[in-house]
Amino acid sequence: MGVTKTENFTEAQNQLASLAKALAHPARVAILQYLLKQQTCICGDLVEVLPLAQATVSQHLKELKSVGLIKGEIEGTSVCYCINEAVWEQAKNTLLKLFTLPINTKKCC
Amino acid sequence: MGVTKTENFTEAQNQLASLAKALAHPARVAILQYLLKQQTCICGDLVEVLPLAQATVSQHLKELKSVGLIKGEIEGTSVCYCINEAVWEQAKNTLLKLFTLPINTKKCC
DNA sequence: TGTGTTTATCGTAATATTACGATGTAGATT
DNA sequence: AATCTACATCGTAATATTACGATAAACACA
Repeated sequence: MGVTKTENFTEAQNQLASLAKALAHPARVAILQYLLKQQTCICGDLVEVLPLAQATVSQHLKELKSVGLIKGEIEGTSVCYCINEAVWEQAKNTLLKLFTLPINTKKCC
Repeated sequence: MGVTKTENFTEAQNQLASLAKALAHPARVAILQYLLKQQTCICGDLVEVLPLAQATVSQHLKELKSVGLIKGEIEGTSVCYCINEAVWEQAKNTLLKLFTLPINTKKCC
């Protein structure tokens, strides 16, 4: 079916999954890394940096924007994209919460 | 096209993306949380815990296994799945590395 | 006003993912 | 051996993702 049964999982599980989904493409990882590194951040740069067409980059930006990890402000003709620091911190904590859960020692393996 | 141009991104970017992809479904998040919490870990439990058919659960387990986050050992008739702690730690560090990158203060937004 | 520049959106093709019933397989049990 | 149990795999349908050319929209500038 290709449709995730979100309604049968917890809010937290769905949230973590959609955050992970946003990171689940190398282009989006690259975009985030670039935005973290750069001081100015204009979309045009990204099209030059990434091995993808302009339309595709725009699509990836849209996805990152929809989960809130980045925000874009119109700056004359171009758009200034940057990390949304609040959401970024929140995302970090969400992931950390999963990875710092205690691992019970298993009886079997 | 639906096919990711992995060859144009760095090894690290692709690795992070495929790790994230493994986490990008609430069922897989739920599986990991369950495995972290449980001391014994038999697949049959998961089918009862998750709101999904056995075939679907098996499919999700396969994906988690393929990125190495979990490992399964045959234990008589059933299979003992558990977190692969080494890979788990590595995954944690991979993600942390992204999220602890310094955020440059932006000139624009 | 007309023309370029920059980014978003549309349309669409190729491929991937999600889900499940049916079936296969392997060890356990009678 | 026949059967049960537990899990994997196959086949398939529905839907989502990825990518890009074409086009639209918004602003800048001559």
